[in-house]
Amino acid sequence: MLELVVKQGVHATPMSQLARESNVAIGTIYHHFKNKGQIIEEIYKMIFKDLGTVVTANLEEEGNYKDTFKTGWLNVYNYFVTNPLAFKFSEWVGVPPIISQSVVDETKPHYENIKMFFLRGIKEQKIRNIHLRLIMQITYGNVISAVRLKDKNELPMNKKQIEDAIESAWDAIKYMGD
Amino acid sequence: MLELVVKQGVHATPMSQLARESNVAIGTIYHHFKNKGQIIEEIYKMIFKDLGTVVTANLEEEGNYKDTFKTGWLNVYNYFVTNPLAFKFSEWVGVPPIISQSVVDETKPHYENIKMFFLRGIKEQKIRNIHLRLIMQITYGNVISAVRLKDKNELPMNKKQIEDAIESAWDAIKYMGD
Amino acid sequence: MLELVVKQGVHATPMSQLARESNVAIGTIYHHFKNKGQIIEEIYKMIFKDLGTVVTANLEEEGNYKDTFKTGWLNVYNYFVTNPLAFKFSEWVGVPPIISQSVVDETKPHYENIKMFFLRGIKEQKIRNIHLRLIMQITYGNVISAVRLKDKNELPMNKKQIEDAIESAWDAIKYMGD
Amino acid sequence: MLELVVKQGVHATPMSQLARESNVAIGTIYHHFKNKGQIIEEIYKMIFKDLGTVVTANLEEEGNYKDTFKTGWLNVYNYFVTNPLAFKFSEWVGVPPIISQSVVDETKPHYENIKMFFLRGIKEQKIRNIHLRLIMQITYGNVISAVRLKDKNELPMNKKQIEDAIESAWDAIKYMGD
DNA sequence: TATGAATGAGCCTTCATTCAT
DNA sequence: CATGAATGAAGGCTCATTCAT
Repeated sequence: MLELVVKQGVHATPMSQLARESNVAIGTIYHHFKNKGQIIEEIYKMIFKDLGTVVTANLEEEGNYKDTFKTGWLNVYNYFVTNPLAFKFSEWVGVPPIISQSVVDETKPHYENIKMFFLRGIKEQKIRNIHLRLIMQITYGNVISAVRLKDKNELPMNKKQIEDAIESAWDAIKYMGD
Repeated sequence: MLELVVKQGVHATPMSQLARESNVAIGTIYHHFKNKGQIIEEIYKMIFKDLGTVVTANLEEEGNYKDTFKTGWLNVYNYFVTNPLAFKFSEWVGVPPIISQSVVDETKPHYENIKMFFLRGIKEQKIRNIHLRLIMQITYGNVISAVRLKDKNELPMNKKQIEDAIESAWDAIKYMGD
Repeated sequence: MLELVVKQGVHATPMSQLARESNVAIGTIYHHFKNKGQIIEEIYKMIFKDLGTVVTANLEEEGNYKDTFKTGWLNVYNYFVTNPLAFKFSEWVGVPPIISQSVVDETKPHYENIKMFFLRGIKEQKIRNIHLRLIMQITYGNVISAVRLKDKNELPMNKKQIEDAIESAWDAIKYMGD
Repeated sequence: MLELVVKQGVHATPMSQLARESNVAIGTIYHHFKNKGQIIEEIYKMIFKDLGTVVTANLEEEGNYKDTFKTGWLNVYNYFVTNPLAFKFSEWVGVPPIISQSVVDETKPHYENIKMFFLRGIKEQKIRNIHLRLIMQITYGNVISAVRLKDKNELPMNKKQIEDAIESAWDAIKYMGD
């Protein structure tokens, strides 16, 4: 059911349409979710749990630091590009207090190892010593910028452009020496 | 009136409340705007025209390229931080087909000289030779990342942190040599 | 509008029907009342304010005590018999916490002089010296019993029967001597 | 099952909650009752059959007429005071066409001997010669008045007050001589 | 006989928009 | 130009009832 919901998008979708497109009755939806807000929360948690898993899926922590970074970047990029609805949802949900802080917090555990990865990078002088929150937000923002260009068809995002975007993201945080 | 509207925020604000807070009657609003969509369009145009003006307000085109970049970055940052409602509005409006492409296009002229600035940077080998759209999106994204951290109170964004963010943004696009 | 509402009855009436029967749009109703509960409260207050006025309308406080009592009894009886919807409403509203205590309290001032009347009766040894609340509840209950018989067509409530009912109500509380 | 239902109250209780509180599945309820209306009817019949039994339970028809009356009055009073849910139910059900006349008629046999008791009272000039329906309604109303005061905690209904209420009820119908 | 997921009509309410004054 | 009462489509949600297991 959740899968279906994500595929259809919740956006400004009325429950009636949601029901119709999910081929279930409205009442059935309320059998599984307390209210519309909970559906959104559930999708939010699903997407950002997924994302957390996807990012670190095929990373070789032992390998070259920059290469690992690149792989992680691509993982997020590909996740959103191949799941445009998930992307739109994540963009949409970021706005007013649609999602309560407590729900956001619930997804945080899934990002622990990403945090660790960046902390290690700082310690090993692979990336610069600035506030972790800043590093993560900037990096995430960079991926999203690329996804957005692709999603809105403003750029084809071919191999070269993806490479450029990654290089930008890396240069934005890489350790610059003394 | 527009000013008022922006100050109050149109967010998910119903027209009735908009009228009440603006101290005008609902009917009066409909004398000035065709419908709610038009109000949003008008605000959109106002904000992004403002922004276009603000960015290049105090730039010395003749000075050091990087310094000019930094000033521009700060201009945008400060505009949004001092106008949180404008920031929230811009975040919100970026999502579904709220704003038609034609309205977006109307604001483009205000960004011509910014485009020129980056093109000059590429030509003069100050910044790297990647797609202009990518450069602009990444740079805008970097500012927004900083604003968001400040806006959500996730980081105090003191001088050091702002400096770090700018440095990141610059390194993300600066020319790296042969 | 209130008048209309009472005439139609609110009972289990959905707002949609209420609107249709009042010949106004649903939205219009919500222009005047905050919600359905408020409509009910308003009717409640109207009816019981009316009742308070009606009871003491044509009483000659100076006349014979029992006659005054009889007139008051008849006033209530006639009010409900000629306003069957008001009667049904008053019966219906007495059930679960439909009406909040605060609303009930708002109507109490209208019954001050009735209270005074009974207190005087006790002092002047016209009616027996039992708890005022008991006297009033029993007396009100007696009128309601008569109204109910009439309303449900279980009895024609002709002159004789009305006279009997009043006599009962009076004997139930009249002072019985030492 | 019925017992359970009464204990829980059907009031405005949705079937789902009813099922939960009765520790049975919704479907199970529909094996025992045709629909919600039937549950209410069944409870109605149960309560008013109970009441009919209770009233005459410990009456000594041979004893003093007034004492018998008092005992009956107390029987009803105690039944409702010790079964507040039954009381609330009886109040609630008295209103709109919740209960069909045919169901009401079904409970009438249980009140035959009460009717007989009053008829005997009239014949023996213990109580006044007014319409039986009036006598019964007034008397029932008087008990209910007392119960209501107790139920709503408006009066403690101590021994004295109960005695007063009974005396009132009796005086309301007792034969007053020629 | 027991279960409870599924159903959908219908309820209350919101809010963008109109129009007579 | 200004007003705000009136409008009604549409949304979120409840709950009595059904039916496959």
